[in-house]
Amino acid sequence: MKHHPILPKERILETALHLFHKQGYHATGINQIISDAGVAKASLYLHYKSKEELGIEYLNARQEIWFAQLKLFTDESKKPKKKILAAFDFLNFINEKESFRGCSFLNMLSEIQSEETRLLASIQNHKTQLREFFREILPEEKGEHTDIIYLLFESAMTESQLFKNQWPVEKAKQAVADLFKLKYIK
Amino acid sequence: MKHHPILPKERILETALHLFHKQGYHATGINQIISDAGVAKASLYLHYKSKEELGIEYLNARQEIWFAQLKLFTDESKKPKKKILAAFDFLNFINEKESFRGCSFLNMLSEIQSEETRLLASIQNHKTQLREFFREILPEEKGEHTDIIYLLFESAMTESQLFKNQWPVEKAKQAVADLFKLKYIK
DNA sequence: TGGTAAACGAACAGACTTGTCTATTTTATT
DNA sequence: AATAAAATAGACAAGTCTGTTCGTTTACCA
Repeated sequence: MKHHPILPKERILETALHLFHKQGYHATGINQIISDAGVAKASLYLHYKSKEELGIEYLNARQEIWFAQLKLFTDESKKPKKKILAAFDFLNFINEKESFRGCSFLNMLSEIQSEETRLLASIQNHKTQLREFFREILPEEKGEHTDIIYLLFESAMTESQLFKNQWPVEKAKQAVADLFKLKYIK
Repeated sequence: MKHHPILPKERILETALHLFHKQGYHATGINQIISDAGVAKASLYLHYKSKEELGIEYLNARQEIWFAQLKLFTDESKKPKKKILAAFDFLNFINEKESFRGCSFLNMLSEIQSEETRLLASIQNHKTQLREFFREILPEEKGEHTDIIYLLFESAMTESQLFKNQWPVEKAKQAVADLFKLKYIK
């Protein structure tokens, strides 16, 4: 295409990123995606063989974008404690930016059936990486209680989506800070 | 009805409780509900004016059933600490029983649009009650850190659904037990 | 036993779903 | 300038969705 700065395949993915996250996977139809992307239906099925395939590409793309943004926050500091607290600031930021729509992956998880193993695998993969992200920040031999950070981080995301409010992020962040002071996390 | 032990209205709700929870709200159609319930479509719309209305009744019913089961576990003990740890045993139990399908309310949350305010209100109401349930177990003047229990409880539910495994429940329970020992919670 | 209400099966409306196909135009490359 | 690939619009298939409206049958109660 000459007159469009972005290729159809990329426009489709951009639109899917926006609509799947905002409206949900089931609530978003192929027809809305192609009309919003300004693309022919045949073009969508040329690049993605099914809606599920597009769903998987959506999760893969989201994984990249989400982690890149998280790292913009955590890379500001060198100390483990500061890095981890910065992760909660990121949640604060993304809640504002995306109007408390919560986690793309957990939202997808609620919608899929047990047969859709490829989607589940993408979701599990993302969360495993997040869990390891926290684990790697802390000194190896002292990481026995790092999963509590992961668990508090996850509920901060879900509960702020639920209450459309930042208080769960603030509470979780404060709790993690307290656990550092108590040396439960080191 | 004479030959059916349960009334149509109740059969519809029973079926909705099962299918909405197992498959999700959008993935479950009215037609499957009426055929599984063995009820005419006209009967469904006689008792419930829309699918959304049935969805609200589903959440209301789930609220009753879920809390009743939770209390079966927590009422076994009198001490606050034991009561709270028993709540995590309940999670363990319901995960087995329902094959890691997670929280009905959070699953619904992921599916609804921001316009569906009645459904959102039902979900918020349930979670507010759960939050207060934990708060009321602990002595009034010492409840400053009880929300960490709520947050860990919530992520235990979500993460065990995600990984189809009980480890998040065990980790969260252990963390809460540790926080009691550290007197972060009293 | 007659009347009222509930439940029934089944058709129907109208809009929506994913996905396929065709015939045509545009774009990029050689 | 010619050729091959990409993208287009739009019709179409076959099925699903929610919700309404029939006329009929069943059940309960006075």
